[in-house]
Amino acid sequence: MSTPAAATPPSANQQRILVVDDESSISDLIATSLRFVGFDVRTAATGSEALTIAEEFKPHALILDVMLPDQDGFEVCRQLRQDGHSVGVLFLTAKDAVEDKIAGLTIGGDDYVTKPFSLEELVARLRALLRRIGAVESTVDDEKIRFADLELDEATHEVRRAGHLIDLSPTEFLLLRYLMINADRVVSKSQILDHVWQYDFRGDAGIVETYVSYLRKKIDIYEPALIHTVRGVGYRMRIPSGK
Amino acid sequence: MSTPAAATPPSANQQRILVVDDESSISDLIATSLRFVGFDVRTAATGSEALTIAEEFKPHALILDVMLPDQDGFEVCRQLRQDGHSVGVLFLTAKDAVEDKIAGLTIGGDDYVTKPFSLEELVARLRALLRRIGAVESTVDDEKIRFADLELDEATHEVRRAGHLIDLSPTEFLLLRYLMINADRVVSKSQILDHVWQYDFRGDAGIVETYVSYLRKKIDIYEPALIHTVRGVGYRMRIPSGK
DNA sequence: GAGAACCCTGAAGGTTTCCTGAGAAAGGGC
DNA sequence: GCCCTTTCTCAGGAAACCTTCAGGGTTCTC
Repeated sequence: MSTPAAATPPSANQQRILVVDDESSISDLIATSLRFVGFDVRTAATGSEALTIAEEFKPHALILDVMLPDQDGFEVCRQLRQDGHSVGVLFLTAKDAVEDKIAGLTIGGDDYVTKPFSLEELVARLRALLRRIGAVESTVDDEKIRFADLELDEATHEVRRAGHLIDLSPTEFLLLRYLMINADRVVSKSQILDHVWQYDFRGDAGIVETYVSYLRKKIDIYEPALIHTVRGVGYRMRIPSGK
Repeated sequence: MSTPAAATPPSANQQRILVVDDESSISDLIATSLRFVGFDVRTAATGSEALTIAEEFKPHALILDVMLPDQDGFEVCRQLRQDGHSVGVLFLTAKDAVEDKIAGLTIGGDDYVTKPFSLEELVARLRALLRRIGAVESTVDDEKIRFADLELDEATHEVRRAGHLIDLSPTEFLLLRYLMINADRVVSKSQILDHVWQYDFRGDAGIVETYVSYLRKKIDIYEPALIHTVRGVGYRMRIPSGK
Protein backbone atom coordinates (compact mmCIF):
# COMPACT_ATOMS: atom_id res chain seq x y z
CA MET A 1 0.00 0.00 0.00
CA SER A 2 1.25 3.42 -0.90
CA THR A 3 2.03 5.74 1.93
CA PRO A 4 -0.90 7.89 2.92
CA ALA A 5 1.48 10.85 2.70
CA ALA A 6 1.27 14.11 4.52
CA ALA A 7 -0.80 17.05 3.38
CA THR A 8 1.68 17.95 0.70
CA PRO A 9 4.50 15.58 -0.16
CA PRO A 10 7.89 17.24 0.15
CA SER A 11 8.64 18.62 -3.26
CA ALA A 12 11.88 20.03 -4.58
CA ASN A 13 11.04 23.69 -4.28
CA GLN A 14 9.21 23.65 -0.98
CA GLN A 15 10.25 26.28 1.53
CA ARG A 16 11.61 24.84 4.76
CA ILE A 17 10.48 26.55 7.95
CA LEU A 18 11.66 25.81 11.47
CA VAL A 19 9.20 26.75 14.20
CA VAL A 20 10.65 27.27 17.67
CA ASP A 21 8.38 27.67 20.67
CA ASP A 22 8.32 25.92 24.01
CA GLU A 23 4.55 25.79 24.13
CA SER A 24 3.68 22.83 21.96
CA SER A 25 0.14 24.07 21.48
CA ILE A 26 1.53 27.13 19.73
CA SER A 27 4.13 25.40 17.63
CA ASP A 28 1.66 22.70 16.65
CA LEU A 29 -0.85 25.31 15.62
CA ILE A 30 1.68 27.11 13.49
CA ALA A 31 3.19 23.96 12.04
CA THR A 32 -0.17 22.53 11.06
CA SER A 33 -1.20 25.75 9.46
CA LEU A 34 2.04 26.21 7.54
CA ARG A 35 2.07 22.64 6.30
CA PHE A 36 -1.44 23.14 5.08
CA VAL A 37 -0.42 26.09 2.93
CA GLY A 38 2.50 24.16 1.51
CA PHE A 39 5.60 24.63 3.64
CA ASP A 40 7.94 21.94 4.83
CA VAL A 41 7.93 22.39 8.60
CA ARG A 42 9.87 21.17 11.62
CA THR A 43 9.47 22.25 15.21
CA ALA A 44 11.77 22.69 18.18
CA ALA A 45 11.02 23.49 21.80
CA THR A 46 14.34 24.94 22.94
CA GLY A 47 17.13 27.07 21.59
CA SER A 48 19.70 24.31 21.51
CA GLU A 49 17.30 21.94 19.86
CA ALA A 50 16.62 24.61 17.28
CA LEU A 51 20.32 24.95 16.52
CA THR A 52 20.74 21.22 16.15
CA ILE A 53 17.81 20.82 13.81
CA ALA A 54 18.76 23.89 11.80
CA GLU A 55 22.16 22.32 11.22
CA GLU A 56 20.79 19.55 9.08
CA PHE A 57 17.37 20.89 8.09
CA LYS A 58 18.77 24.11 6.65
CA PRO A 59 15.54 26.08 6.87
CA HIS A 60 14.84 29.09 4.66
CA ALA A 61 13.32 30.84 7.64
CA LEU A 62 12.71 30.49 11.35
CA ILE A 63 9.67 31.39 13.35
CA LEU A 64 11.28 31.98 16.67
CA ASP A 65 9.76 32.72 20.05
CA VAL A 66 11.77 35.36 21.86
CA MET A 67 11.17 33.65 25.19
CA LEU A 68 12.69 30.19 25.34
CA PRO A 69 13.51 28.05 28.37
CA ASP A 70 17.28 27.83 27.82
CA GLN A 71 18.33 30.94 25.93
CA ASP A 72 16.41 33.77 24.38
CA GLY A 73 15.50 33.95 20.73
CA PHE A 74 17.94 36.72 19.95
CA GLU A 75 20.79 34.57 21.15
CA VAL A 76 19.66 31.66 19.02
CA CYS A 77 19.49 33.96 16.06
CA ARG A 78 22.98 35.32 16.73
CA GLN A 79 24.53 31.88 16.96
CA LEU A 80 22.81 30.74 13.84
CA ARG A 81 24.14 33.64 11.84
CA GLN A 82 27.60 33.17 13.30
CA ASP A 83 27.69 29.72 11.83
CA GLY A 84 27.22 31.24 8.44
CA HIS A 85 23.56 30.41 7.97
CA SER A 86 21.70 33.19 6.25
CA VAL A 87 18.15 32.53 7.28
CA GLY A 88 15.29 34.95 7.73
CA VAL A 89 13.81 35.14 11.19
CA LEU A 90 10.28 35.97 12.20
CA PHE A 91 10.24 36.61 15.93
CA LEU A 92 7.29 35.86 18.14
CA THR A 93 6.98 38.12 21.11
CA ALA A 94 4.49 38.80 23.86
CA LYS A 95 2.43 41.89 23.48
CA ASP A 96 3.99 43.56 26.48
CA ALA A 97 7.59 42.81 25.50
CA VAL A 98 10.09 45.59 25.54
CA GLU A 99 9.64 47.01 22.09
CA ASP A 100 13.06 48.58 21.80
CA LYS A 101 14.74 45.21 21.97
CA ILE A 102 12.74 44.22 18.95
CA ALA A 103 13.10 47.47 17.11
CA GLY A 104 16.67 46.97 15.99
CA LEU A 105 16.07 43.41 15.02
CA THR A 106 14.04 43.96 11.97
CA ILE A 107 17.01 45.01 9.91
CA GLY A 108 18.11 42.11 7.77
CA GLY A 109 14.70 41.47 6.34
CA ASP A 110 13.65 40.01 9.66
CA ASP A 111 10.32 40.82 11.22
CA TYR A 112 8.32 40.16 14.34
CA VAL A 113 4.75 39.32 15.25
CA THR A 114 3.20 39.79 18.65
CA LYS A 115 1.28 37.10 20.46
CA PRO A 116 -1.54 36.48 20.13
CA PHE A 117 -1.56 36.68 16.34
CA SER A 118 -3.89 35.54 13.63
CA LEU A 119 -2.74 32.84 11.24
CA GLU A 120 -3.52 34.98 8.24
CA GLU A 121 -1.20 37.61 9.52
CA LEU A 122 1.57 35.20 10.41
CA VAL A 123 1.53 33.57 7.01
CA ALA A 124 1.40 36.90 5.21
CA ARG A 125 4.39 38.18 7.18
CA LEU A 126 6.33 34.99 6.63
CA ARG A 127 5.75 35.16 2.90
CA ALA A 128 6.83 38.78 2.81
CA LEU A 129 9.97 37.87 4.72
CA LEU A 130 10.84 35.05 2.35
CA ARG A 131 10.44 37.40 -0.56
CA ARG A 132 12.67 40.01 1.01
CA ILE A 133 15.52 37.64 1.74
CA GLY A 134 15.16 36.27 -1.76
CA ALA A 135 14.37 32.73 -0.73
CA VAL A 136 11.72 32.73 -3.37
CA GLU A 137 11.97 34.25 -6.80
CA SER A 138 9.51 37.10 -6.82
CA THR A 139 7.78 38.76 -9.66
CA VAL A 140 6.22 42.18 -9.53
CA ASP A 141 2.80 40.75 -9.01
CA ASP A 142 3.91 38.63 -6.13
CA GLU A 143 2.69 41.02 -3.52
CA LYS A 144 -0.62 41.73 -5.12
CA ILE A 145 -3.75 39.68 -4.98
CA ARG A 146 -6.38 40.36 -7.59
CA PHE A 147 -9.92 39.33 -8.09
CA ALA A 148 -12.22 40.93 -10.61
CA ASP A 149 -11.56 44.67 -10.37
CA LEU A 150 -10.35 44.29 -6.82
CA GLU A 151 -6.66 44.65 -6.05
CA LEU A 152 -5.01 44.07 -2.70
CA ASP A 153 -1.38 44.99 -2.25
CA GLU A 154 0.41 43.28 0.63
CA ALA A 155 3.44 45.49 0.44
CA THR A 156 1.63 48.80 0.70
CA HIS A 157 -1.49 47.48 2.40
CA GLU A 158 -3.51 49.29 -0.22
CA VAL A 159 -6.80 48.07 -1.56
CA ARG A 160 -8.41 49.30 -4.73
CA ARG A 161 -11.68 48.57 -6.39
CA ALA A 162 -11.89 49.67 -10.00
CA GLY A 163 -9.02 52.00 -9.27
CA HIS A 164 -10.63 53.65 -6.26
CA LEU A 165 -8.52 53.53 -3.15
CA ILE A 166 -10.34 51.97 -0.23
CA ASP A 167 -9.45 52.49 3.39
CA LEU A 168 -9.65 49.36 5.52
CA SER A 169 -8.95 48.63 9.17
CA PRO A 170 -6.41 45.87 9.89
CA THR A 171 -9.07 43.26 10.54
CA GLU A 172 -11.03 44.26 7.48
CA PHE A 173 -7.84 43.93 5.45
CA LEU A 174 -7.13 40.42 6.73
CA LEU A 175 -10.70 39.35 6.17
CA LEU A 176 -10.71 40.62 2.63
CA ARG A 177 -7.39 38.95 2.01
CA TYR A 178 -8.69 35.64 3.27
CA LEU A 179 -11.78 35.89 1.11
CA MET A 180 -9.74 36.79 -1.95
CA ILE A 181 -7.29 33.95 -1.44
CA ASN A 182 -10.23 31.61 -1.29
CA ALA A 183 -12.05 33.31 -4.11
CA ASP A 184 -14.84 31.23 -5.61
CA ARG A 185 -14.84 28.81 -2.72
CA VAL A 186 -17.25 28.88 0.18
CA VAL A 187 -15.56 29.55 3.50
CA SER A 188 -17.44 28.98 6.73
CA LYS A 189 -17.63 31.46 9.54
CA SER A 190 -15.51 29.25 11.76
CA GLN A 191 -12.85 28.94 9.09
CA ILE A 192 -12.75 32.70 8.89
CA LEU A 193 -12.62 32.99 12.64
CA ASP A 194 -9.73 30.53 12.84
CA HIS A 195 -7.65 32.24 10.21
CA VAL A 196 -8.40 35.91 10.49
CA TRP A 197 -8.90 36.39 14.19
CA GLN A 198 -6.26 35.95 16.85
CA TYR A 199 -5.98 32.37 18.01
CA ASP A 200 -7.15 33.20 21.51
CA PHE A 201 -10.33 34.92 20.42
CA ARG A 202 -13.15 33.57 22.52
CA GLY A 203 -16.14 35.41 21.18
CA ASP A 204 -18.75 33.98 18.91
CA ALA A 205 -18.87 33.75 15.16
CA GLY A 206 -21.35 36.59 14.98
CA ILE A 207 -18.51 39.03 14.74
CA VAL A 208 -17.73 37.71 11.30
CA GLU A 209 -21.14 38.89 10.18
CA THR A 210 -20.39 42.33 11.49
CA TYR A 211 -17.10 42.55 9.64
CA VAL A 212 -18.54 41.21 6.44
CA SER A 213 -21.09 43.94 6.77
CA TYR A 214 -18.30 46.52 7.15
CA LEU A 215 -16.49 45.18 4.13
CA ARG A 216 -19.59 45.26 2.01
CA LYS A 217 -20.15 48.87 2.81
CA LYS A 218 -16.68 49.69 1.59
CA ILE A 219 -16.25 47.30 -1.29
CA ASP A 220 -19.62 46.31 -2.57
CA ILE A 221 -20.91 49.83 -2.97
CA TYR A 222 -19.50 49.28 -6.44
CA GLU A 223 -21.21 46.99 -8.90
CA PRO A 224 -21.27 44.09 -9.07
CA ALA A 225 -21.34 42.82 -5.50
CA LEU A 226 -18.50 40.36 -4.92
CA ILE A 227 -19.13 39.12 -1.39
CA HIS A 228 -21.98 36.66 -1.33
CA THR A 229 -23.45 34.76 1.56
CA VAL A 230 -24.23 31.10 1.14
CA ARG A 231 -26.94 30.62 3.69
CA GLY A 232 -26.23 27.96 6.26
CA VAL A 233 -22.73 27.44 4.92
CA GLY A 234 -20.65 30.61 4.88
CA TYR A 235 -19.43 33.30 2.55
CA ARG A 236 -18.06 33.28 -0.92
CA MET A 237 -16.31 35.82 -3.09
CA ARG A 238 -17.38 35.57 -6.66
CA ILE A 239 -18.29 37.42 -9.80
CA PRO A 240 -21.98 36.98 -10.39
CA SER A 241 -22.07 35.19 -13.71
CA GLY A 242 -24.89 33.04 -14.90
CA LYS A 243 -28.49 33.43 -13.93
CA MET B 1 -25.63 -5.31 -9.03
CA SER B 2 -23.89 -3.12 -11.52
CA THR B 3 -23.58 0.52 -10.80
CA PRO B 4 -23.70 2.54 -13.97
CA ALA B 5 -23.09 6.24 -14.45
CA ALA B 6 -22.28 8.36 -11.44
CA ALA B 7 -22.75 5.77 -8.73
CA THR B 8 -19.91 5.15 -6.30
CA PRO B 9 -17.21 3.17 -8.05
CA PRO B 10 -15.61 0.27 -6.19
CA SER B 11 -12.28 1.76 -5.18
CA ALA B 12 -9.21 -0.45 -5.30
CA ASN B 13 -7.40 1.19 -2.40
CA GLN B 14 -9.97 1.90 0.25
CA GLN B 15 -9.69 4.83 2.63
CA ARG B 16 -9.42 3.79 6.26
CA ILE B 17 -11.61 5.66 8.73
CA LEU B 18 -11.62 5.30 12.51
CA VAL B 19 -14.87 6.30 14.18
CA VAL B 20 -14.66 7.18 17.86
CA ASP B 21 -17.80 7.69 19.93
CA ASP B 22 -18.89 6.21 23.23
CA GLU B 23 -22.49 5.88 22.13
CA SER B 24 -22.49 2.72 20.07
CA SER B 25 -25.73 3.72 18.39
CA ILE B 26 -23.94 6.70 16.89
CA SER B 27 -20.72 4.97 15.92
CA ASP B 28 -22.61 2.05 14.43
CA LEU B 29 -24.77 4.36 12.42
CA ILE B 30 -21.76 6.15 11.05
CA ALA B 31 -19.73 2.99 10.46
CA THR B 32 -22.51 1.29 8.57
CA SER B 33 -23.07 4.31 6.44
CA LEU B 34 -19.39 4.78 5.65
CA ARG B 35 -18.88 1.14 4.81
CA PHE B 36 -21.78 1.35 2.44
CA VAL B 37 -20.16 4.16 0.50
CA GLY B 38 -16.89 2.29 0.30
CA PHE B 39 -14.73 3.11 3.28
CA ASP B 40 -12.80 0.68 5.43
CA VAL B 41 -14.09 1.44 8.92
CA ARG B 42 -13.21 0.57 12.51
CA THR B 43 -14.79 1.93 15.66
CA ALA B 44 -13.60 2.75 19.15
CA ALA B 45 -15.53 3.79 22.24
CA THR B 46 -12.82 5.50 24.26
CA GLY B 47 -9.82 7.68 23.68
CA SER B 48 -7.26 5.11 24.70
CA GLU B 49 -8.91 2.45 22.60
CA ALA B 50 -8.79 4.86 19.69
CA LEU B 51 -5.06 5.38 20.15
CA THR B 52 -4.42 1.65 20.30
CA ILE B 53 -6.40 0.90 17.19
CA ALA B 54 -4.94 3.84 15.31
CA GLU B 55 -1.50 2.45 16.02
CA GLU B 56 -2.00 -0.55 13.81
CA PHE B 57 -4.95 0.49 11.66
CA LYS B 58 -3.25 3.66 10.44
CA PRO B 59 -6.43 5.43 9.43
CA HIS B 60 -6.47 8.20 6.83
CA ALA B 61 -8.96 10.09 8.95
CA LEU B 62 -10.75 10.00 12.28
CA ILE B 63 -14.30 10.87 13.10
CA LEU B 64 -13.89 11.82 16.69
CA ASP B 65 -16.45 12.74 19.31
CA VAL B 66 -15.22 15.61 21.43
CA MET B 67 -16.82 14.14 24.52
CA LEU B 68 -15.34 10.80 25.47
CA PRO B 69 -15.48 8.93 28.77
CA ASP B 70 -11.74 8.89 29.49
CA GLN B 71 -10.21 11.91 27.76
CA ASP B 72 -11.57 14.52 25.43
CA GLY B 73 -11.26 14.36 21.68
CA PHE B 74 -8.77 17.19 21.48
CA GLU B 75 -6.40 15.31 23.70
CA VAL B 76 -6.70 12.18 21.60
CA CYS B 77 -6.00 14.23 18.53
CA ARG B 78 -2.97 15.83 20.10
CA GLN B 79 -1.48 12.51 21.16
CA LEU B 80 -2.07 11.01 17.77
CA ARG B 81 -0.30 13.82 16.02
CA GLN B 82 2.54 13.72 18.49
CA ASP B 83 3.24 10.18 17.50
CA GLY B 84 3.87 11.38 14.02
CA HIS B 85 0.58 10.31 12.50
CA SER B 86 -0.68 12.87 10.06
CA VAL B 87 -4.35 12.07 9.99
CA GLY B 88 -7.26 14.36 9.29
CA VAL B 89 -9.80 14.70 12.05
CA LEU B 90 -13.50 15.38 11.77
CA PHE B 91 -14.77 16.30 15.20
CA LEU B 92 -18.28 15.61 16.41
CA THR B 93 -19.59 18.13 18.88
CA ALA B 94 -22.88 18.94 20.53
CA LYS B 95 -24.76 21.86 19.12
CA ASP B 96 -24.63 23.76 22.37
CA ALA B 97 -20.94 23.06 22.97
CA VAL B 98 -18.87 25.92 24.22
CA GLU B 99 -17.77 27.70 21.11
CA ASP B 100 -14.32 28.50 22.38
CA LYS B 101 -13.41 24.83 22.41
CA ILE B 102 -14.40 24.57 18.80
CA ALA B 103 -12.27 27.50 17.79
CA GLY B 104 -9.17 26.40 15.99
CA LEU B 105 -10.61 23.21 14.65
CA THR B 106 -10.71 24.17 11.03
CA ILE B 107 -7.05 24.99 10.72
CA GLY B 108 -5.05 22.07 9.35
CA GLY B 109 -7.72 20.83 7.06
CA ASP B 110 -9.67 19.50 10.00
CA ASP B 111 -13.35 20.20 10.39
CA TYR B 112 -16.21 19.63 12.74
CA VAL B 113 -19.85 18.63 12.53
CA THR B 114 -22.42 19.34 15.20
CA LYS B 115 -24.75 16.71 16.58
CA PRO B 116 -27.28 15.95 15.45
CA PHE B 117 -26.05 15.74 11.87
CA SER B 118 -27.27 14.15 8.69
CA LEU B 119 -25.27 11.33 7.18
CA GLU B 120 -25.13 13.08 3.84
CA GLU B 121 -23.49 16.04 5.44
CA LEU B 122 -21.06 13.93 7.43
CA VAL B 123 -19.93 12.01 4.37
CA ALA B 124 -19.61 15.14 2.31
CA ARG B 125 -17.48 16.80 4.95
CA LEU B 126 -15.35 13.71 5.38
CA ARG B 127 -14.68 13.54 1.66
CA ALA B 128 -13.77 17.20 1.55
CA LEU B 129 -11.39 16.64 4.44
CA LEU B 130 -9.69 13.69 2.78
CA ARG B 131 -9.21 15.76 -0.33
CA ARG B 132 -7.71 18.63 1.63
CA ILE B 133 -5.20 16.54 3.49
CA GLY B 134 -4.26 14.87 0.24
CA ALA B 135 -5.15 11.35 1.29
CA VAL B 136 -6.74 10.95 -2.07
CA GLU B 137 -5.28 12.18 -5.31
CA SER B 138 -7.55 14.96 -6.41
CA THR B 139 -8.28 16.26 -9.81
CA VAL B 140 -10.02 19.49 -10.65
CA ASP B 141 -13.30 17.71 -11.09
CA ASP B 142 -13.07 16.00 -7.77
CA GLU B 143 -15.41 18.33 -6.05
CA LYS B 144 -18.06 18.10 -8.70
CA ILE B 145 -20.80 15.55 -9.08
CA ARG B 146 -22.38 15.26 -12.50
CA PHE B 147 -25.38 13.56 -13.91
CA ALA B 148 -26.72 14.27 -17.35
CA ASP B 149 -26.56 18.04 -17.77
CA LEU B 150 -26.71 18.52 -14.02
CA GLU B 151 -23.60 19.64 -12.17
CA LEU B 152 -23.21 19.99 -8.41
CA ASP B 153 -20.08 21.63 -7.06
CA GLU B 154 -19.26 20.99 -3.42
CA ALA B 155 -16.60 23.66 -3.14
CA THR B 156 -18.69 26.51 -4.38
CA HIS B 157 -22.05 25.02 -3.46
CA GLU B 158 -23.19 25.80 -6.96
CA VAL B 159 -25.66 23.76 -8.91
CA ARG B 160 -26.13 24.10 -12.63
CA ARG B 161 -28.47 22.53 -15.08
CA ALA B 162 -27.43 22.90 -18.70
CA GLY B 163 -25.23 25.75 -17.60
CA HIS B 164 -27.97 27.63 -15.77
CA LEU B 165 -27.17 28.49 -12.20
CA ILE B 166 -29.75 27.18 -9.76
CA ASP B 167 -30.23 28.47 -6.27
CA LEU B 168 -30.89 25.81 -3.63
CA SER B 169 -31.48 25.89 0.12
CA PRO B 170 -29.18 23.75 2.30
CA THR B 171 -31.67 20.91 2.55
CA GLU B 172 -32.46 21.01 -1.13
CA PHE B 173 -28.75 20.85 -1.84
CA LEU B 174 -28.24 17.78 0.33
CA LEU B 175 -31.27 16.07 -1.14
CA LEU B 176 -30.14 16.67 -4.69
CA ARG B 177 -26.66 15.47 -3.79
CA TYR B 178 -28.07 12.27 -2.35
CA LEU B 179 -30.18 11.64 -5.41
CA MET B 180 -27.26 12.31 -7.73
CA ILE B 181 -24.91 10.02 -5.83
CA ASN B 182 -27.50 7.31 -6.10
CA ALA B 183 -28.31 8.14 -9.67
CA ASP B 184 -30.13 5.41 -11.56
CA ARG B 185 -30.98 3.68 -8.33
CA VAL B 186 -34.28 3.87 -6.51
CA VAL B 187 -34.04 5.36 -3.06
CA SER B 188 -36.94 5.09 -0.64
CA LYS B 189 -38.35 7.98 1.29
CA SER B 190 -37.07 6.55 4.53
CA GLN B 191 -33.59 6.15 3.07
CA ILE B 192 -33.71 9.78 2.09
CA LEU B 193 -34.97 10.73 5.50
CA ASP B 194 -32.15 8.78 7.14
CA HIS B 195 -29.42 10.30 5.04
CA VAL B 196 -30.50 13.83 4.31
CA TRP B 197 -32.27 14.76 7.49
CA GLN B 198 -30.67 14.87 10.92
CA TYR B 199 -30.71 11.48 12.56
CA ASP B 200 -33.00 12.64 15.33
CA PHE B 201 -35.68 13.93 13.01
CA ARG B 202 -39.01 12.65 14.21
CA GLY B 203 -41.34 14.09 11.64
CA ASP B 204 -43.01 12.08 8.96
CA ALA B 205 -41.73 11.12 5.55
CA GLY B 206 -44.17 13.45 3.90
CA ILE B 207 -41.60 16.16 4.10
CA VAL B 208 -39.56 14.34 1.52
CA GLU B 209 -42.40 14.75 -0.94
CA THR B 210 -42.45 18.44 -0.26
CA TYR B 211 -38.75 18.80 -0.89
CA VAL B 212 -38.81 16.66 -4.00
CA SER B 213 -41.50 19.00 -5.18
CA TYR B 214 -39.28 22.01 -4.46
CA LEU B 215 -36.41 20.41 -6.33
CA ARG B 216 -38.52 19.61 -9.34
CA LYS B 217 -39.62 23.17 -9.58
CA LYS B 218 -36.02 24.25 -9.69
CA ILE B 219 -34.25 21.63 -11.75
CA ASP B 220 -36.92 19.84 -13.71
CA ILE B 221 -38.30 22.95 -15.31
CA TYR B 222 -35.71 22.00 -17.91
CA GLU B 223 -36.21 19.05 -20.24
CA PRO B 224 -35.99 16.20 -19.75
CA ALA B 225 -37.22 15.62 -16.22
CA LEU B 226 -34.59 13.77 -14.17
CA ILE B 227 -36.36 13.10 -10.89
CA HIS B 228 -38.82 10.29 -11.27
CA THR B 229 -41.08 8.75 -8.70
CA VAL B 230 -41.32 5.00 -8.49
CA ARG B 231 -44.72 4.51 -7.03
CA GLY B 232 -44.80 2.61 -3.78
CA VAL B 233 -41.00 2.45 -3.67
CA GLY B 234 -39.38 5.84 -3.75
CA TYR B 235 -37.57 8.15 -6.13
CA ARG B 236 -35.04 7.67 -8.82
CA MET B 237 -32.85 10.03 -10.74
CA ARG B 238 -32.47 8.97 -14.33
CA ILE B 239 -32.36 10.07 -17.91
CA PRO B 240 -35.58 9.00 -19.57
CA SER B 241 -34.41 6.80 -22.40
CA GLY B 242 -36.80 4.72 -24.47
CA LYS B 243 -39.67 6.03 -22.41
C1' DG C 1 -66.04 2.12 -11.75
C1' DA C 2 -65.59 2.81 -6.82
C1' DG C 3 -62.71 2.95 -3.16
C1' DA C 4 -58.24 3.04 -1.26
C1' DA C 5 -53.59 4.07 -1.20
C1' DC C 6 -50.32 6.98 -2.73
C1' DC C 7 -48.46 11.21 -4.29
C1' DC C 8 -48.14 16.32 -5.53
C1' DT C 9 -48.33 21.01 -4.36
C1' DG C 10 -49.74 25.35 -2.34
C1' DA C 11 -50.41 27.78 1.82
C1' DA C 12 -49.22 29.11 6.34
C1' DG C 13 -46.99 29.21 10.84
C1' DG C 14 -42.92 28.89 13.43
C1' DT C 15 -38.04 28.77 13.60
C1' DT C 16 -33.41 29.80 12.32
C1' DT C 17 -30.10 32.54 10.18
C1' DC C 18 -28.41 36.77 8.72
C1' DC C 19 -27.85 41.88 8.44
C1' DT C 20 -27.05 46.16 10.44
C1' DG C 21 -27.08 50.04 13.57
C1' DA C 22 -25.85 51.63 18.11
C1' DG C 23 -22.89 51.85 21.74
C1' DA C 24 -19.34 50.31 25.15
C1' DA C 25 -14.52 49.11 25.67
C1' DA C 26 -9.80 49.09 24.28
C1' DG C 27 -5.88 50.87 21.83
C1' DG C 28 -2.83 54.44 19.29
C1' DG C 29 -1.24 58.93 18.10
C1' DC C 30 -0.46 63.55 19.19
C1' DG D 1 -4.46 63.24 28.88
C1' DC D 2 -7.69 63.53 25.04
C1' DC D 3 -9.48 62.33 20.69
C1' DC D 4 -10.08 59.25 17.08
C1' DT D 5 -9.99 54.70 15.25
C1' DT D 6 -10.81 50.04 15.84
C1' DT D 7 -12.78 46.10 18.01
C1' DC D 8 -16.43 43.68 19.94
C1' DT D 9 -21.18 42.86 21.88
C1' DC D 10 -25.90 43.10 21.55
C1' DA D 11 -30.51 43.26 19.91
C1' DG D 12 -34.26 44.37 16.59
C1' DG D 13 -35.91 43.33 12.34
C1' DA D 14 -35.84 41.18 7.83
C1' DA D 15 -35.35 37.36 5.04
C1' DA D 16 -34.79 32.59 4.17
C1' DC D 17 -35.84 28.23 5.57
C1' DC D 18 -38.22 24.17 7.66
C1' DT D 19 -42.19 21.78 8.68
C1' DT D 20 -47.00 20.69 8.87
C1' DC D 21 -51.30 20.24 6.83
C1' DA D 22 -54.97 19.72 3.72
C1' DG D 23 -57.11 19.55 -0.77
C1' DG D 24 -56.93 17.48 -4.96
C1' DG D 25 -54.83 14.50 -8.40
C1' DT D 26 -53.12 9.91 -9.96
C1' DT D 27 -52.58 5.01 -9.84
C1' DC D 28 -53.82 0.56 -8.23
C1' DT D 29 -57.02 -3.08 -6.65
C1' DC D 30 -61.04 -5.45 -6.59
